[in-house]
Amino acid sequence: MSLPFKKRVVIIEDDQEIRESFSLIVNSSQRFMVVGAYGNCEDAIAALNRDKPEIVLMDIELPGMNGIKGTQIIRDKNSSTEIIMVTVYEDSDLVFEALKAGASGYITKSANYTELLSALEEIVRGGAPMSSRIARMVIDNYHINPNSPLTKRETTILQLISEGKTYTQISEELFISKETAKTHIKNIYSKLQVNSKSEAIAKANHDKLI
Amino acid sequence: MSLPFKKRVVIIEDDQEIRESFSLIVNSSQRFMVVGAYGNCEDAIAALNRDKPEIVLMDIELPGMNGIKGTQIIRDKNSSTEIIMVTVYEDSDLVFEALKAGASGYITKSANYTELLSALEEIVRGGAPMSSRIARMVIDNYHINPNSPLTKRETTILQLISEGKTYTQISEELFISKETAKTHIKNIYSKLQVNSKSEAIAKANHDKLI
DNA sequence: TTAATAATCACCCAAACTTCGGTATAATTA
DNA sequence: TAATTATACCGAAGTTTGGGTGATTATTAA
Repeated sequence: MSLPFKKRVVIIEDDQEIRESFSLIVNSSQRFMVVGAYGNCEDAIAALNRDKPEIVLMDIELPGMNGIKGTQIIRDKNSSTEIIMVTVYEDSDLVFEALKAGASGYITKSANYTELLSALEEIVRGGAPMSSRIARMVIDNYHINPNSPLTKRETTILQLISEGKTYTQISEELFISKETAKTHIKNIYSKLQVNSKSEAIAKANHDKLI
Repeated sequence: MSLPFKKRVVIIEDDQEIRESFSLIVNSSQRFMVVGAYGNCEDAIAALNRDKPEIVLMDIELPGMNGIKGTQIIRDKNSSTEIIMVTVYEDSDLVFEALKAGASGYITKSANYTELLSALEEIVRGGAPMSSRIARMVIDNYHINPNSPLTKRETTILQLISEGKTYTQISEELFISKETAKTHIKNIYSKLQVNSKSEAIAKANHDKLI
C-alpha cells in the first residue's frame, strides 16, 4: 500500500451537507484526495483543467446542467476520467442514460464511509462499483425476452435484418427464395406492428427479441 | 436466518473434481442443497422436472451441448431458474452470449468457498454476482465511443434512423427538408461505409456510435 | 484577419430495394 | 385433425439509395 500520489477526486453535488460529508470521507483516506467540490456541473467543468481529476463523484439531479450531460462533457474532454454516479433513485432509464454517457459506477447517496471508499477502490482496480439492484438491472437488460411472439424462423430472419442484410442476402444465407424471405418479413412486421426494417430493429431491441 | 427450505441447486460441470468440490461447498451451507450434479447439459435437462432447481451452476465449455445453449433451454423451460456461469475464461464474446442466453451471474472456476457461497447468496438477494473484470466489461459495453467520425448533426440523424424513422419523419422532426436529411444520410453512409439504414444501425451499435 | 476546411442545408433524376395486398402448398406440431 | 409454420410467386405503390451540383454558415489554421 505505498502509493506515491493520492488519486485526485472531484465531487459534484448540490446538497451541501452530502458534499461536505463525502469530502470528509474521501480526504480521510490515504489513497484519495478531494481536489474540488462543486454544487453544479458548470463550475466543475470550468475548473477541470486545474483540478485534473482522475475520479469524479457526480450527482444526477443538479441545478442547471444535469449529471448525465455533465458526464458526457467531462468524458469528452478526458476519457480517462472515471465517473461514479451518486443518486437517490435507482430508476431504470436514468441508469442506462448515465452508463451510455460514460459513467463507470453507480452508488446511492445513502452510501456510508465503507461503501464510498470501496467504490473508489473498486474503480482504481479497474472494476465497476454498483449496488446489487443496479447490477441486476444491467444484467437483465441483456436477457432476451422468452415471450417473443415470433417463430424460430422469424427470429432468425429478424436477426439477419438487424445485421443489415438485404432480402437477397437473407434468402441466400438461409437457402430460401427471396419471395419466402419477403413473406416471413411481412409476417414479422404484422406481429410487431411496424412497417419497415429499421422500425422492426428498434422494436426488437426495445423488446429484447434478439 | 430461518429459511424453511434450502434453495435447490443443480451443478453442470464436466470436470469431476470441480463438480464434487462445488457440491461439497454448496451442501455445507445451511441455505443451499445440491439436488443434481451432471457432466453435461443433456442429462441435466432430462432431469429438470425432477430436480426443479432454483439455481444452476453452469460450466460454459461442455462436451455435447455447450453451456450457452443449455442456459437458453433451461431458461426457456422455466424462466425463474437463475443461472450462474462458471468458467475459466473471462472472454468478452462468451460473456455477452451467456448473458443474452439468460445467465444472471458469472464466476470463475477458481472460486473458493466464500466466493461461491456469496455468489449464491447474491443471486437469492436478487443481485448479479460477477467479478470486477466482468462488471467492468459489461459497463464498458454501454459506453458510447467518443471517437465517432460523425458530426453532431449526423449522430442525431443516425439516432433517429435507429429509432425507425423515415426520411420524411426525420426531416419533420429536425425542421429541415427531406432532401437535406437525405444528404446527411448519404454522408453518414459514406463515413460508415454502408449502404442502407439497417446496415448503418448495425455498424452504429457495433461501434457504439449511438 | 484572411484563407481554408468542415458542417449544414437544398435540389434533381434514375435505379434499386422495400412494402403492401393478394394467393397457395407442403410440412410440422398440438 | 386442426392450426401453425415454412415455403413460394405476382404486381403495384412507395421509399431509399447513388451520382451529381451548389450555397451558406461556423470553425480552424496560417
